[in-house]
Amino acid sequence: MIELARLREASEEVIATLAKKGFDAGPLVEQALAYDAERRQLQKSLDEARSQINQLSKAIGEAARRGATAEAESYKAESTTLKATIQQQEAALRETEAKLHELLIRLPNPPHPSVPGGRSAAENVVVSQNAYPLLPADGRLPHWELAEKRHLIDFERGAKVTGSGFPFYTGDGAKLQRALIAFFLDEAEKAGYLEMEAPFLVNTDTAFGTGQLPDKDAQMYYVPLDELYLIPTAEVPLTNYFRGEILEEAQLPVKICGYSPCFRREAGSYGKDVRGLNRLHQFDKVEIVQIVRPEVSYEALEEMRLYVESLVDRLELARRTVLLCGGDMSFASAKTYDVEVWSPAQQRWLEVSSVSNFETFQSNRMKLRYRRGKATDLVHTLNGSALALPRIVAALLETHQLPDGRIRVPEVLQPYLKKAYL
RNA sequence: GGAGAGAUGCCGGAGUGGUCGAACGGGCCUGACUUGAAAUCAGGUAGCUCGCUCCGCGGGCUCGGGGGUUCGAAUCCCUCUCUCUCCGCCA
Repeated sequence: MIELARLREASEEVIATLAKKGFDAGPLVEQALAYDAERRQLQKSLDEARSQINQLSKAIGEAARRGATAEAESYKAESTTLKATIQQQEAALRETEAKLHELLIRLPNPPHPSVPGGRSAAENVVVSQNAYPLLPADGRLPHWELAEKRHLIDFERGAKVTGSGFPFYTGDGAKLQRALIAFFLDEAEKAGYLEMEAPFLVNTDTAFGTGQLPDKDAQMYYVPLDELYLIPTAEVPLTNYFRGEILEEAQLPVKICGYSPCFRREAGSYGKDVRGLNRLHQFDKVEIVQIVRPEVSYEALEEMRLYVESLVDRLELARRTVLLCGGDMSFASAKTYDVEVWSPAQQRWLEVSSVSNFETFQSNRMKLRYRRGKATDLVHTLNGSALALPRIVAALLETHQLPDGRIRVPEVLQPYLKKAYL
């Protein structure tokens, strides 16, 4: 959610910047500023009326002590009249504030100046790529066939037990999941992130705080009886950890990480996109989150990007990183890198991580601030997948399969799996 | 799930209808004293918001959240959330 002050002081700039996301903010901004002006006027006259009533109340108390009953009664009458006005103004103010809020939450986060223009993924910019070759398909089995054949994943029974997109991982398949999670968490800890295990269900305030609500509610599983959402990513509970708090400057940067299953309804997905592990309703992921001072958030973004890249590289997978263009970015992000791995059998790139700086978009929703001298200021929040498992597994199986059908385990995972081949 | 108790500022803890944004203690900050420190003394120490003659001043709101009663609520009523104790259930 954009800061009101920024909107007031630089509305033209905000509109121009949002055009990069393909969003026409003009009418919305104009309307918001009008409500803001109205709100302030209402606030002012309401405050004045309240001030009067406060003074009257004091006078009543004082008169009553003196025994000046008639005087007190006349004040009371005055106060009662005033109160009716106040109630009217309060209602008007509430209404205006609600309308303003409605508009503000519909405004996407303006992208950072370094974000390229563009309408779709085709216009994303490749910023780095590692040296591993983009293997040809040749005789390689796609991961869904290989995984069934080697009894690593059981898609069919998952579909029976729950539904499509909820696979069982069996035997070494399950162990591979555990190995990857442990590897990712261990590395994150070495990189300075505090490990947390977060709740996997969250309330509506939390879902609003990181921007899942209101616009992405169809993406989340919901438990109506308890009004809780299954998390689509650990970003949600982790970033909300300090929601509503004022942090001391010395506490920053906050660096936390956590493993969680991720639940996504993925309504409307179909075809080759959802084949095998390409898109699931439940998957495992390790997430990293940083909460930092605004001045250093873009340094933090680069640090996180490099860290995520190093993880993929050590799994010996062909990898590239793209900087998302304005049109391909999410509503909440100011700048996003996607890290992708090469799927030889599918002959295409699979996104395994998204690393984003949200600047104050989330912190303003969450009212997460830090003390800067005498004042307080909103922090910047960032997060990144480090990493999401299914597509890593897909690339791993397809990349490291041997002609004899076995799958070579990348060196860094061998200590976890205690074997060199699956 | 049932019964009861509670939620106050950075922390502890008073306050049961008026001058309470909140006694008192602790912590922290500033100043004085001191060669320095300790001790002592004095002062200060929340957030949000509106306005102005805007390194300051004034107004409003906030005593877990929301609503109500009242001229006036931290104090009374309703409701929600959370914590604690006992019972039940369970990993």
